[in-house]
Amino acid sequence: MTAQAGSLATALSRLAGAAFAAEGLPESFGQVQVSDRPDLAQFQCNGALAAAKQVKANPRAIAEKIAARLKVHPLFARIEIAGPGFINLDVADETLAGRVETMARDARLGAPATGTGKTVVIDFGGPNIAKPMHVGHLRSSIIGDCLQRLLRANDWRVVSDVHLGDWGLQMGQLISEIEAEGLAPIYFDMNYVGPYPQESPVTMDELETLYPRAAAACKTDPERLEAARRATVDLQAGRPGYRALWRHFVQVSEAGLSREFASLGVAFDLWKGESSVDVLIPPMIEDLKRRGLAELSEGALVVRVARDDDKKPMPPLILVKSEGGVLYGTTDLATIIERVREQNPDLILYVVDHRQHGHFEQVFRAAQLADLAGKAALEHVGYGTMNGADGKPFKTRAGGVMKLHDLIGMATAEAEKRLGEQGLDETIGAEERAAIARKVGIATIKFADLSNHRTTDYIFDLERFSRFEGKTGPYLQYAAVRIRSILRKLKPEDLHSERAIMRSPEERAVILQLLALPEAMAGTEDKRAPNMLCDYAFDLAQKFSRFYAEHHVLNETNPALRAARLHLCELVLAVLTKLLDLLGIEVPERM
RNA sequence: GCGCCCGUAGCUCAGCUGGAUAGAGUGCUGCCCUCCGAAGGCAGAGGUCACAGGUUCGAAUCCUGUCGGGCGCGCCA
Repeated sequence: MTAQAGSLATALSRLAGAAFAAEGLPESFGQVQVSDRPDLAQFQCNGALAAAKQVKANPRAIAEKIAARLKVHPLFARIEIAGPGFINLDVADETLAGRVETMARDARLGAPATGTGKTVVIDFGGPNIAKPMHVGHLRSSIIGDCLQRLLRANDWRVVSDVHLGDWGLQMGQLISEIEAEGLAPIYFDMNYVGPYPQESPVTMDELETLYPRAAAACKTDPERLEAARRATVDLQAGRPGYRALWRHFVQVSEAGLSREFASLGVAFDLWKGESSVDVLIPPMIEDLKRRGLAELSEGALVVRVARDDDKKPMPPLILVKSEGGVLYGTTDLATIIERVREQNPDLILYVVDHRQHGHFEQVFRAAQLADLAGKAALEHVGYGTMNGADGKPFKTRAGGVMKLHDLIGMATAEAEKRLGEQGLDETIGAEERAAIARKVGIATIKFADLSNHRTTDYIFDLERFSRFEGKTGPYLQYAAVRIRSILRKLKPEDLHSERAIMRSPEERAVILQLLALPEAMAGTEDKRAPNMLCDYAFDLAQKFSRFYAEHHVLNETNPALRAARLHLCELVLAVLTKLLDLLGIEVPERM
């Protein structure tokens, strides 16, 4: 992991690196990290072991030399060699206090500036028009949203795009279903020249029932599938009645979807979709043909992306199906062209289910062959499947698809119940209670999702996730609310800040954890792994709780100590709130 | 068949650019509210890191193989 300028571990790494260099060894051996044995030291450097291997020397002897060079620096309180050659480091309290002060004064709380001057486009591989948002859409929304928040905090220019599925076969399926059911004949009348009605012939609810019927019909009836394919081609070719109908689908769906996303607290810069690049597709195809990159194969126009050293079969990317329709690989490719043109990104992230890995491999290869991505690195940020308690794809008790809306409702109801049991202040009005329950319910869902590693499949167990004990979103909210409660009670004479005072291991542990924030943020970005941020936040909350259980803040009689502890509370609250914000979780005033 | 991912405490999962006693939550046992919110804190029990080899001073981590599971592999997204 590349540590960031300004962080304590980086500063220590630089010093140690210089010491290695002075011994004629590579600076990189000087990497210092938070100790994995906090009982022995605050920080450790294992470079002497690696260096010894490289130059075939005694690791302990190298460690001694490095330690001797570091000892002259007043920043360290203690340097010891342990075991075969670990260099254990403790930093002077004065240094820690100074670092914490710098952090407290920084509006960005010391967030690493990994993205300064750089642009990233985040593609959420969005939901399909006409299908209700179900729990399967949770991960993309939640993980993608966390990444966009984190990257912004790390000073990237972020452009997020929901990227709706609004241009494929499912559109043709809907159109032909409407035709088959005779719901809106005017859109199918070839003699009609418009204008078409302003009002959508179908509501969102109707679309949601139409689509399953359409999909089922296509599955059992080859003629219906053929009709859907034809309708797709005609839509893409611009048939006016189909376009008009399609615009209605998009409009009513977007209205529904934006409500769903809003209730999750997820926002996008762009509400584009596969259809947005419609006009770019013909010239792109012409260009690829001209350059000999696109060719006919089994009736379809394809880009061959296989390589000689492939260990597995790599099918070509299909640009145009034999009957003339385009696929999402085509729109994905054209979308790269559009994004390069409009945003000039350094990086494009696709936050999409990892089962689509093969698809993105094809698209990325095609983009590389055709040199479409400019300076942008293309990266599929895949995530695992969310299953039900039985380990199979998530279903409601009745066996249907669990809608996101219903899920949020269930989590909120559970939160409401739990808040009541915990004796939430009776004087709080119904409206605020509902708002609190909603924040807690959302926190339950998001933290459960984000604290699992992105790539692993996990079991969505509402019963387990709805509990408030332990490593959960509500625990973190609770920790923050508790600090707020303390700060609400302080008196005016308490308000002045002091330098951090470290009288106890608990206070020192909190401060060391605070100072590790830049590493946590940089590491989470580097691995695109929100679970690292969850772990860090939980550690911080837990260390604070330990401190809080051990020491009084408001009742501390020594004014300097009281002020220092209040100051620590303020900073922990600020960092915790920031972390929860990065996870997309709001902290209620009370709970 | 080929390829990718995974197999860590009763359960759910971290850790995987090799490093000190393998961590957390939950569950179980016990303790802590006449003082800031106990949704909390402290302590304890609980693991041959699937199995077998190999590389290394050192392997949960790297390599090979076996077994078990998930996923993907041309006209859906």
